[in-house]
Order: sequence, then structure tokens, then C-alpha cells
Amino acid sequence: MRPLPKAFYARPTLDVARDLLGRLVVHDHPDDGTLVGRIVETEAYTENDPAFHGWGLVDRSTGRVRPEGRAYALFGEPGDAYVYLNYGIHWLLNAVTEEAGTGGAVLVRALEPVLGLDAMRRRREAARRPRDLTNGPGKLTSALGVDGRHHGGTLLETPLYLAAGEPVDDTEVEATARIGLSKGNDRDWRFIVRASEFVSPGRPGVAPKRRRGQPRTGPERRR
DNA sequence: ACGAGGATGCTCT
DNA sequence: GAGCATCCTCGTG
Repeated sequence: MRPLPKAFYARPTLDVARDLLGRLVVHDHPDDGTLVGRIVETEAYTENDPAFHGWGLVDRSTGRVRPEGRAYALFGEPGDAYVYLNYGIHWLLNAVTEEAGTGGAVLVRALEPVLGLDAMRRRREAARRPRDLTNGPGKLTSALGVDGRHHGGTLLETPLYLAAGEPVDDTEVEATARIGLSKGNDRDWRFIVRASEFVSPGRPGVAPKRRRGQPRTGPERRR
């Protein structure tokens, strides 16, 4: 299994998101051998997208990008890994796209487990069925052992890379709205392998509910 | 099947 | 302090 080349990522983000279906995420894990999953769901995030984490870094009148903060990695080299912690719990894996200096990324949202199922099950005890191992963006990073240590690294070589796999035909692909966003739901920038049972159960275009509970303050908070 | 609610930490205002 | 590119458990039907 050879990594996809840098040129694969140095293209329009929507093309990359579509073309990543059927490709393989490979993690040569230091303890658990090689863990592999086939990509069945992706989402595109571009510089001109209110849901893009780098949205606020772009000066809309000059087009200049402020080189600050975590999200600046989204303007880095194509094929870099953008990995961040979501909701304080889940690591989410993105591949940086477009030429350096232009923002863009593809979120890997779901995999079909291919290799290393035992190790995946060990890390994902809540998974009842095989598909529950990797049918969500937080689940798949947990199953593969991907986390913040991979942020800013390259996806062009071991230990963590994407490989060619088997491209998916247009007739098998469906585009929908993205999952869990409160902005940008007007764009069908989520790509799935329609017939795959390993696609995430999330519902496209449904804005997250507002938090209603009391703020997390209280006598016994933390230590 | 589906909905509600809680857990948890980082970034930006 | 607000707002998340989520997941899990437990309730009801």
C-alpha cells in the first residue's frame, strides 16, 4: 500500500473529497500493527465556507490570511493532517487540500474496517456491530488510534497516510448536506458511498440543538 | 427507531 | 464564557 501523492491533494477541495471515497486510511500503529479502513464518507470544507475553521482568518477585503492559531494549518501544505479535538472528547481527522496558501480540508467521516479489527474492537468497546467501530468521525479516529499527536504531520508517508485503494464509480456516490453544522447547510458537500452500511448515522443538514442545561459551574467541578 | 441530555476541552471573543 | 465538523446511555413508542 503506497501513499497517495501530494498532487492528489493539491486540487479543488470538492474534487478531493469526492475522490477520497474508496481510498484507504492506513495507520502503522506503534503497538497494534497496521490498521486500515476504506473511506465511505467525507465532507469538504473550503476557504469560502462559513463552516470552515479557517473562515475567520481570511480578511474578506484583501484576501490576506492571518497566520495565527490552530486553524492556520488549513492553509498549509496539501496532504498535511489537520486533527483537532471536537466537543472536548473526539479527535477528528482532516486532510489539507489545495495549494499551500489556499485554505481547504476534507474531513474523513466514516470507514469500512479492513485490517486490524481486533485492535479496533479493543479501543471501541461500545461497538456492538462491526460497523459501529468506524461509522463516525470520532469513532474512526478512536478505532485507528489517531489523535492530536498526528496534527500538523503529513499524510504522505508512514505512520499515518492515505492509500490508493479502489476508486468508487459515480453511480455509487451520493452528495448530501453536511452533518452537525449550524452554518453552511445549503451546500451538498458531504459525499458517501450510497450502498455502504458503514456510512455514519448522522442526519444531513440538521443544525445541532442549542445547549439548554446549566453552565458547567459548580462546587465540585475539577479536582 | 428516535429523542433528550450529559460528558468534556480547546479556541476565539 | 460561548460555541462547537460527536458519541453514548437511557427513556419512550
